[in-house]
Amino acid sequence: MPNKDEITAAIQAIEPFKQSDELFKSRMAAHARVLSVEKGQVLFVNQDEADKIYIVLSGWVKLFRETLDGTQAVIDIIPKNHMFGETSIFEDCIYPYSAEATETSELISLPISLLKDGIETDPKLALAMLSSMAKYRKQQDREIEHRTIQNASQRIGCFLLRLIDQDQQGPVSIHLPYDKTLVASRLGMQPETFSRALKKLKDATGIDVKGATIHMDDVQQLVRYSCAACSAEFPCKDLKASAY
Amino acid sequence: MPNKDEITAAIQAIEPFKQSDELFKSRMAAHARVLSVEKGQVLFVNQDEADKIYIVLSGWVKLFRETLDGTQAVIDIIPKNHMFGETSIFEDCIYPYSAEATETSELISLPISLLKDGIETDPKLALAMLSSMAKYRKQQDREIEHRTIQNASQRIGCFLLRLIDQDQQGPVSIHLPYDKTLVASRLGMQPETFSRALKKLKDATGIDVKGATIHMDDVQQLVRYSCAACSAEFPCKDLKASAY
DNA sequence: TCATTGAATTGACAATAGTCAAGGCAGATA
DNA sequence: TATCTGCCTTGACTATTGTCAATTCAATGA
Repeated sequence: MPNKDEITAAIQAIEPFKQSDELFKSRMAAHARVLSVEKGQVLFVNQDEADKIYIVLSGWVKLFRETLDGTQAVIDIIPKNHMFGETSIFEDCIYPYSAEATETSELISLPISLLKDGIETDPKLALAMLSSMAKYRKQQDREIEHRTIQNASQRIGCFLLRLIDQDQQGPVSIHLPYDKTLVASRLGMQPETFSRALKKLKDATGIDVKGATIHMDDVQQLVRYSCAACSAEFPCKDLKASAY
Repeated sequence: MPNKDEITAAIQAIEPFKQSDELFKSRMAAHARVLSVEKGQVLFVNQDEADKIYIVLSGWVKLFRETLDGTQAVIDIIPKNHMFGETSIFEDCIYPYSAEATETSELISLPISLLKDGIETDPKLALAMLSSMAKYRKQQDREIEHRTIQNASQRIGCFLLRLIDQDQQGPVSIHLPYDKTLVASRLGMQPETFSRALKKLKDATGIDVKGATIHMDDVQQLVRYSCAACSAEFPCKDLKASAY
């Protein structure tokens, strides 16, 4: 169970809050509620009234939408120290997606009204939110590009590259941040397709796959394979510190 | 050639500028430059220094990225009275995509520095920009959903539905806003796939296709076909007044 | 009216990804 | 250690989309 200091630290860690008013942050901290959730627990569903924002302290939260027959589209997977639920501060005030913990996770929730007030009264915070929205938008644009141009294996390669500390030289080991099934849905493909595409990637680039751990002697091989079908050049600066 | 009044009107028509300071808008108008561009003319390319924002007065502008081998991914197609190029007001200040007129078009360009100043000095404008960014983000999320869940025919149907005045009852006629090839790329498919998928849609829903004009007696038929593979219910409010 | 041009369609085929069913594997539990 | 469970993989097959080449169509201008 996180204490006051950890809550304050978590709020402070959120990109757009970093430079914001201390008073605002302490007010947020005062109203924070800690949540411990089990794997599979649903935090809210698409079209629910949006009254809270969430910060992930540990674990992962999947944002997704689904059709009546249960087919899911994963929008994003939120890692530690990131926020979600803030998309609809304006207008409709309903969540545009559902949120589900993909493993046992700790979260804090904050009244969305506080954030709304903060944005309206502190221009610096509004600018920071705007900047973070713009960043997210770029990421989504890139996502659409990837799904249009890259095939399954290339998307996996690209995903792996984004897990690497990009300044790294020489041999690299990566550990997948979450289940392969979840990675697959994050990349917009079926688990079976993921499995086969990973094997294809292995054959093409000589990476070494052992369970969730992937090792390679030469990152450049992977770069050549995946970044050939991408408009950006490796390393993709703007994706460096992003959510996975 | 548009006159001062038309320029002012165009600036006024941009969603986030509507409620903004009059002085800001007149300063923008004073610095506006009118551009007449031919079909195929490139306004800027991905990674160019972002010093201007653009407003479309007439015609269409395609935003896209491409890989070294020329494969394109269309990010968006900007209609009349919409703005583009504002994605990178912060940080890097480079355009994250290329822009090309898809037919003879009239545009105005404005120094991005003015918008930046405006946002930093007028909190109301910052809020309006934030709101418009959030809206755009939702649209992109929906776009990702569609590409994940819907097949080619369903995406076309969904596109058509968004062209309809959604309150309309009874028989409807639609005219495609631009070339089929461009619609295809907007929906992330090849022209050949578009052609075949449209035919399939026709067989499935009884729509009547004559060139770029599409007629149907019953919108509901199309709704049943396309919206079955979408998390949203028709009419999709949040897409109503959006760019196509 | 004819020729030209680019858009759109069509056919034949290849590549890619999805579906369904059957096992295999590894970590958790008793 | 044995068993259970859920994740992952594999095989066989289907569906969907992409690619390449050949026409067809329609708008345009000489």
